[in-house]
Amino acid sequence: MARTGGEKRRHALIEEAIRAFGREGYNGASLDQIASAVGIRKQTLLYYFPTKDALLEACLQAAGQRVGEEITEALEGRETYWEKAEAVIHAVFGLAEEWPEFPMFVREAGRLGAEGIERFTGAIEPLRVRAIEFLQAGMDAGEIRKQDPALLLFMLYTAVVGSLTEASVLNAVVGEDKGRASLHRREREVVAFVRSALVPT
Amino acid sequence: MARTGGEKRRHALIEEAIRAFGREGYNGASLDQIASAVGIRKQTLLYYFPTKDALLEACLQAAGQRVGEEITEALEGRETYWEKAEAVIHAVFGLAEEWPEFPMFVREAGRLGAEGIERFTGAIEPLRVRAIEFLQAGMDAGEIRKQDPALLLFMLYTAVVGSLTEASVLNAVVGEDKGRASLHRREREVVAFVRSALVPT
DNA sequence: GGGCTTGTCTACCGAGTGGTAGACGTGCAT
DNA sequence: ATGCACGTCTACCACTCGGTAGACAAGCCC
Repeated sequence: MARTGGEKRRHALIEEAIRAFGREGYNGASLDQIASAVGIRKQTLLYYFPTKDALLEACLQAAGQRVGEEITEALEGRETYWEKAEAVIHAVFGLAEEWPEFPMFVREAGRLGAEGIERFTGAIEPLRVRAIEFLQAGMDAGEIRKQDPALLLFMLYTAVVGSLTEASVLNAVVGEDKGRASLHRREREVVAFVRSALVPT
Repeated sequence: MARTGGEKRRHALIEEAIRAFGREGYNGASLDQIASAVGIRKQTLLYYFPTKDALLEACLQAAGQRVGEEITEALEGRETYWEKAEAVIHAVFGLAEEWPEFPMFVREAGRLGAEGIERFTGAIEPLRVRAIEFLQAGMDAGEIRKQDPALLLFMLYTAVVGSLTEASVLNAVVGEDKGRASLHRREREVVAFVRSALVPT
């Protein structure tokens, strides 16, 4: 009916698809569901993305780009090692607050195998390199405990993503979880946790 | 054809279902697939578990029981704070080594919402209480950095489960991952990470 | 030997999935 | 005015899924 034009539709579909994939998982989400949430029929969605897999790839790329921008922006003007680390964590938590399905989508991307996550990390590759150099420099300067920087980066990733995605576990363990206040408490906890993991002995 | 008897079949089905749910996710795994992997037809599976959901619940309970036994056994005879913590991590990593889909299944359980994970943690409840008391005692004794013990337990959970389930991410970040040697290296890294997170300032 | 429970099967169904074929209308370029 | 690419739709297909109905066979109890 109304021709909303191409690029806007595309963006809306990707955003909704990330929500759906994050909430229901790749297999659990259906094209019908995603399309009608945007107000169009499934066949129109398939006009933009010829297959479900193509839609997923577009989502992965968009997600990578988004998180890349967010982190890059957060890093601007930060000087000390600790300011930088904290800024990144804060940026990711902020993204999760405004877009709760986002971390779940990233985790789902990891579940789908190497091809999937590589599409995502590909858009972040420069950041990854930068992060590893950052950690290595910190170790050389004696500001960070000496260890394998890549594995440390991985541990930091799991700590942040885990504390964002395992909310139901948190609920079962802590007994209370809902709401923004809890998210902020978790952020403080992650920050403290990471800080003490980075500090040299 | 051959009547293999009840309880053994049941166990085999649960074990295979945990594998399938862990690998493909709840939605992605099909009853047909699970049944024929055990050598029977789907309808026979439905004789043991009337619905897919019933099968899932049985898996959750079994998984909880298994991990509970594993940890309880690992804790026997451990005395110091650090021995205990390390023993638990080692036990979980050992379980993951012999049964790679197990951590993935636990994570999937968390994704399915509160009802799911509670079925699982229900079987571990005593251990949870024990762990929190343990952490609290450690803090009181000045052996562990002071903080909210429940949140700390949650952080430990995400660190361990994350480092076991996000293998594809690790691969993308580190560049190499396969094999038993890598799992052991990751275990050492988690142990070091946790240790430094626990140490009081 | 005859019923009864237990286990396994074949056959089938309704719903939902990802994807194809193609009609139709609107606006821009010529 | 006409042609054509773009966007959206209806109709449909092949397939898979979870689940039902019911036949059937083997062991057990009496």
